[in-house]
Amino acid sequence: MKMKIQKTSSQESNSSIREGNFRKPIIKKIYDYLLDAYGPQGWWPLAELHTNGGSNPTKTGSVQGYHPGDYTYPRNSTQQFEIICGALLTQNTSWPQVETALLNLKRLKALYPEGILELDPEILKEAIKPAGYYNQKAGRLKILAEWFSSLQEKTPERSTEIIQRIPSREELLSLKGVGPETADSILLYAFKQPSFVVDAYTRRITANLGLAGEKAKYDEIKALFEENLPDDPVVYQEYHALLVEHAKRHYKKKGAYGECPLIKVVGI
DNA sequence: AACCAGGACGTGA
DNA sequence: TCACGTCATGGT
Repeated sequence: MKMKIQKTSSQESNSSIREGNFRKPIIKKIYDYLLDAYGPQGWWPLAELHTNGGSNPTKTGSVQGYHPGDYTYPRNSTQQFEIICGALLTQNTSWPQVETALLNLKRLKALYPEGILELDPEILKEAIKPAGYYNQKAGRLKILAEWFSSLQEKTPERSTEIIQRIPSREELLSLKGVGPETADSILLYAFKQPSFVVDAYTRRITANLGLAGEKAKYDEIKALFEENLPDDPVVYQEYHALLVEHAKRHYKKKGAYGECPLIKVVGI
């Protein structure tokens, strides 16, 4: 395995940052703007936090389970596992569809590692069907369930105890179906590790603002944020969620990115 | 009625 | 390394 000297993001793509901004990095300015504009987003949503007694089985897109300003989740291993499942299911899929899939699993009382493993493959596929790619995702959910079980075995008290053993990013990436974004989502939201999540929205925004090239690699964009933020998982969690919210509002239509209010914040 | 969603993987240049 | 096809449902 050869090691390449890789350019830091500041050498690479921060030419748009003027000297006048050095006291407060542009990355931090953007965060402050977004937080002020939208407020805490309450990620990662947990289906478990749905309070209406399950009387709503067919309605899609209810989109509950957010907990804005409360960073005490996940509180047990079951919630950790739900986040991990959601991270996989949401790949290239909108959250309301994932929510439906998770609620289906919950209705089957199978939203925990052993439950997923013991589910008949066809039943599992049917349950997660609304989230798309159900053939692939069913198999990959079982892989995650088995992996998480092995992680859980090493935890003394079991069950409701939160998992203490933090997996490495490489360990996560070695699981089939877990790529860079999913691995970082799991680290950040299921294990509260300061690993910044880069998604398609993040790419669009940084590219549009001239903070990163169109063809910037995942790890470059990740480093751009991590090098300019406090090493705080809460900030990482909030920032990623805010970028998603912002993109949903201003980066929906291609070519209309010029109206993004962040352009004034960045000052380009 | 195309196009996109909180991507990842396998393949062949 | 990198571009491209594949996987699939549901909302706009």
